[in-house]
Amino acid sequence: MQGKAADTVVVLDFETTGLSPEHGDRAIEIGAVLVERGEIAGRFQRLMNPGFRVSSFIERYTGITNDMLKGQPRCEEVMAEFAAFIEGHNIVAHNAAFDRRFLDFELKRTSRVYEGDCCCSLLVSRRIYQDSPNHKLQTLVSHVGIEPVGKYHRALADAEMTAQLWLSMIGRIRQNYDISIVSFELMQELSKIDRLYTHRYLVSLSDKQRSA
DNA sequence: TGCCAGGCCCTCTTTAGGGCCTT
Repeated sequence: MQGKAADTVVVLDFETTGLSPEHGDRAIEIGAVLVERGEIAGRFQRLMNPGFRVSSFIERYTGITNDMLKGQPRCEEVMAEFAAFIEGHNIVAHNAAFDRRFLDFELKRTSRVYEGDCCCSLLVSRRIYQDSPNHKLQTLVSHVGIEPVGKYHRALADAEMTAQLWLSMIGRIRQNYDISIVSFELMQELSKIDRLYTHRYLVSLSDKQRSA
């Protein structure tokens, strides 16, 4: 596999006012970690004011209250700063389709476009940790034995734990299949293949690398 | 105030339905 190694990425997580930017929901917090060569090399965390009150459900779910959002910068201001943080990096998120929709929506409001590639840790985890009771971030953190960081449903904490999950999946592939360099493209491919084909796919890749 | 989405994945499937995930 050619391309960038999968252990150099930006792992991100949005907290939002709801599930759908197409229905008026906005981002209220972005958290992200820059992972370089398997280690956390940078962090980004900002609250942002969506321009309206968030629901009591979201206040309870995230712990981010309307009082906390008072006086915070608008989304456009934060996203301009965040665009610089992710520039030149591939991104990873847990259930990435959700975060990608908000990323694209919020960047578009600042006339920006993210041009890198994206991979979903949830989809990869369904293949690598097939024995996990479910594939919620919190369950996987416990299943894999990752040390929890901060509070769940806060953006930076979730991004840090997703990053640890991502690295643990890379480590498992390296160790179990003797694949020396796990590329971002390999992780993307894994997220798309038939779940039941995972083992055969990785054995075949390992054999190919050995004979090359 | 209350409501909203979308893609994956499984199965009692494929001319479909519903749970899983994210907030």
